[in-house]
Amino acid sequence: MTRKRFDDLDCSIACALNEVGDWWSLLVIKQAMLGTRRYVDFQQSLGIAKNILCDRLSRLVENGVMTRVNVAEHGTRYEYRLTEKGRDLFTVIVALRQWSERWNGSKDTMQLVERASGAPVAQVEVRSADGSALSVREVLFVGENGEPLERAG
Amino acid sequence: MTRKRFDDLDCSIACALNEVGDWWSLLVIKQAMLGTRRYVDFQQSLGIAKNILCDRLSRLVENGVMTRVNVAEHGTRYEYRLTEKGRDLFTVIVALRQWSERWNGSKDTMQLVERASGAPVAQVEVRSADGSALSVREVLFVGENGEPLERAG
DNA sequence: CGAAAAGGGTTGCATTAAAAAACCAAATAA
DNA sequence: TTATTTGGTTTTTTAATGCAACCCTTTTCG
Repeated sequence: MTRKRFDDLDCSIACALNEVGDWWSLLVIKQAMLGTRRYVDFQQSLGIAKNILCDRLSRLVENGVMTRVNVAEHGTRYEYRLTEKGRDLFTVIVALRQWSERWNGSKDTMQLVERASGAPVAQVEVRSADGSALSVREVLFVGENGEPLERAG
Repeated sequence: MTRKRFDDLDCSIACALNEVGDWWSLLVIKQAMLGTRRYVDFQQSLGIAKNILCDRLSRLVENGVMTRVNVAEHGTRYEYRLTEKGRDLFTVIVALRQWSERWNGSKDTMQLVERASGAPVAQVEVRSADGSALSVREVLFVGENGEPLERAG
């Protein structure tokens, strides 16, 4: 049966998963952040089936995460580039990568460093308004009127 | 054919997606962060099919993201709780939620606030070692020896 | 006490999506 | 000109999803 869509769950997470929550989309986006732009390069670096890659790229373009640009002088030669919305997934990608490294060890030899200084980037954290790090136990989900909804953690 | 496993892509993102990258797992985890612990409550709040929920919970337990605890005096009454590894996905969940809200608007009325102060939490950001925010254009992926691999962005 | 409901699943079946490979057309390269 | 690259689409097989029905054990209610 049709894969359940999450639109009806009025939840931002569900909404995000509709756009980038399937098995390949985040890997395509990560690869794009590494500088990959052409169809064949995505295909070869990820080992993804061509039809799936087509489908994912189309869907990412539809959702405004990537754009398809014709970069040929007289003909068709496409590049897929991240939009601002796509580049803004950087935080999610890094958070996921760091989580995986913390709990499963480093699976790849690549390291993420600041371009200017060469120093490794810091661990991504949820912070309070004044900058202190917050765990899930230190936050609360509240409704519009500020009343606590459920206990987190 | 068998869904491609990402283990062979020696990539931390791929590894993370193997554990929590399918359609339902992250929603189950988010719901657990809201305080849900019992099977039926997951089922009803998410509207997930029971067999799929069984499968996801088992897999999350296998991967050490959740634990199944028998909380009955004389019989069986289970609770599914996040482990430390699961709670550590908080950063990922919040980053994804904030991304979705920035680009698609707020889909739910819930707000995430600091428990102690009641103030909304800050936007999650990737930061350099000295604390300044970094975009994808300001970082570099380097190999073990520090040589630049590919251009990010 | 007995009946009914709730909790935590498992099983079967229809539908759909994924993977692989073959095929295709336009544009380059040799 | 012929071969190859690029960016796809089509076809076929296999796995996953969703739904409903069923099951067994505990609680709860009359």
